[in-house]
Amino acid sequence: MKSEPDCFSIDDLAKAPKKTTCWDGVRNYQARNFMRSMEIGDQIFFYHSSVEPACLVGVAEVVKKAYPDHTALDPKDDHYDPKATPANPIWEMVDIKFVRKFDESLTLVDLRDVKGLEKMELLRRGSRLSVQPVTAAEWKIVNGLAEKKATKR
DNA sequence: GCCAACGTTGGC
DNA sequence: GCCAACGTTGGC
Repeated sequence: MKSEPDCFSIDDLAKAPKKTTCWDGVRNYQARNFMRSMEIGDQIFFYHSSVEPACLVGVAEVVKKAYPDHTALDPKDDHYDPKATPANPIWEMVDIKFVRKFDESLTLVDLRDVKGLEKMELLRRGSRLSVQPVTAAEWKIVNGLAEKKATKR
């Protein structure tokens, strides 16, 4: 899951009440559908976008399954969608909880050219999805890299 | 700040 | 239902 750290960083998540937040504001159907498919206990990588360097910074987990995103119904909210109604909220969100922060963030450069990550959505040219799938194999490789980079420091 | 790559919108 | 125009994302 991507977030601009200026807006909401992994440190914000770690400091949040119960280290938990609702992932509101997603206004892309594909991203929403991925959230709908999430189960409690599913782990996610937390990604900082639009910063130099863009990087994976840690891990969180799903603590609440997809439910309506109320910010879509609020005309005063930045993410207001006039098409959303209480009967058909259209947009949904999940709650995620902080699990850990990597000792060393993994930049896109770190991940590029790693064997087994060739098809990772995050590394795809023009990848803009804010919620995107990670395969079990990719998950394992990335976690391994995070440990390796931390010990190498 | 540039610009490629998207998703969305709306005229037809 | 096509597709051009437009707005946005996000790496660089």
